Amino acid sequence: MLSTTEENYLKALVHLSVEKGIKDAGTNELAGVLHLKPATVNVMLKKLREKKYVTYEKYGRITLTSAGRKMAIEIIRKHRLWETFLFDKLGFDWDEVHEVAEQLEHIQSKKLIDELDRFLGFPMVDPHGEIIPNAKGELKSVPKQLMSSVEEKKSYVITGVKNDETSFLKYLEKLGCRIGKSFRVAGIQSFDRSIEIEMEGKSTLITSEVAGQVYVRPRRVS
Amino acid sequence: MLSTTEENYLKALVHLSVEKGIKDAGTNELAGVLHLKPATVNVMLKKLREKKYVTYEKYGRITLTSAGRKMAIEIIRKHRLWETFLFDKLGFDWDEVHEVAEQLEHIQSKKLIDELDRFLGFPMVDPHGEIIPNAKGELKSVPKQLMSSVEEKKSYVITGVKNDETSFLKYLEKLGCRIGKSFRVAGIQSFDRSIEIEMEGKSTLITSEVAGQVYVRPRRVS
DNA sequence: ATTATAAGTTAGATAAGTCTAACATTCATA
DNA sequence: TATGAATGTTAGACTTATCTAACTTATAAT
Repeated sequence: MLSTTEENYLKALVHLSVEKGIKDAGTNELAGVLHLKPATVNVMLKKLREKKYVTYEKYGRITLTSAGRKMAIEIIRKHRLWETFLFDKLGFDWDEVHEVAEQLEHIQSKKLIDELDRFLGFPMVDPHGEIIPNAKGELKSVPKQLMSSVEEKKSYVITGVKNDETSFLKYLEKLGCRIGKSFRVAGIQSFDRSIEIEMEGKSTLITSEVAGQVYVRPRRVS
Repeated sequence: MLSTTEENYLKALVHLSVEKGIKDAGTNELAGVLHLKPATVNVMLKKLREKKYVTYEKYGRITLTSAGRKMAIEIIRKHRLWETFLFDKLGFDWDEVHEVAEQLEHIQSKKLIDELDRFLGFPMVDPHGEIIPNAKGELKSVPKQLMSSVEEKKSYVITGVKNDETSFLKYLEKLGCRIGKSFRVAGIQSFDRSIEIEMEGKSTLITSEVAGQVYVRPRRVS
């Protein structure tokens, strides 16, 4: 059984790798996301290595082992199921769920989480649009949807791009469109199929050419 | 904000006082219910006294202050609401809820517990028949019911006695009837209104005279 | 009233997880 | 390729909560 602290380290490693797009991490990076000092992380890393949850060598990079990854995904599953519970059943706002789920994710009970999953109707995505791993730790892929097929007034999360030419990505960056960003469809122009989206309070126009190159998934809102 | 450990000490003090019927406790008693050593408890007691949650003097008895009692009741409220959630919504068995609720009761979020209360329909008793304190920390009294008015096949908890003569209490003790004990009504004889109850696997006959002196409340069962 | 036993206390040790300060290594680039 | 900045490591200290072993006080029974 892992301590809450150990669980947080493993989870942070997955989040780092997802955000950075690489599978390994450094002591300073990890310390940064955990809001701890590098010296502290260094000590814990030796412990996690001892327990076979990470591999790393002195002055080297940190990588999760498959056991470590499995544990981390289990914690992420719990986090996202609790977020869904808070949002769907208890009427929490989208931005309030994370903090409480950070605590709930460490409750130890297999039955609890499996029954919660069932109670919620085996949801595939959490209120932020993030995919919820299933009980086997698989990230079932949610059907791919292009931004060009969104509906007015609904909310989505950007999940990927079809085209990864630098110039295109730079343009997306300029528009503020990054993986993980959420937006709401304010309107769609019928004559050119351009889409007006609201993202972080700003309104942006997306042409149909761009929308056809960006993947999204629905996000639940209150 | 109290640590999980501190919360457990306060909660244990309330439970001890309820079970013993007295308001104070000793170091050894407290160590016993917490499964810790007296020396450990002694150290923590100084800390809780410092924080004004208990009063006690060297070699004296331990008493909760009103602040300490308030905190403890809040934790008990959380524990019982979570038990109700697990039982009513997630299909846990009566005997499975306690262990998980021990973990859930330490989650810190006022909104969480108030919304949970609402989601559950402001229940008055938990699956064990224990009264759930309300958000103000009041123990609303559940309507008194005599054992003589129970219904067949239903389950109840013994909550008190109308008569507290020693001889009567000794007799109850012999029957295994103590406050907090749960039983199921196996059958009621119509000609003498005697009640056959099942308690801890054993079947016992209760006369209508005895049943008229014992208070009970309904317990929920699966 | 004395004394054995039960209850309570103290001191010092241990483990987990954190910190600071000092030191070591790696890497980018001038 | 030498070197300064960024990154990583170590040692030692601190806090919380626990323990054991030794000691002190209270209590109950002869």
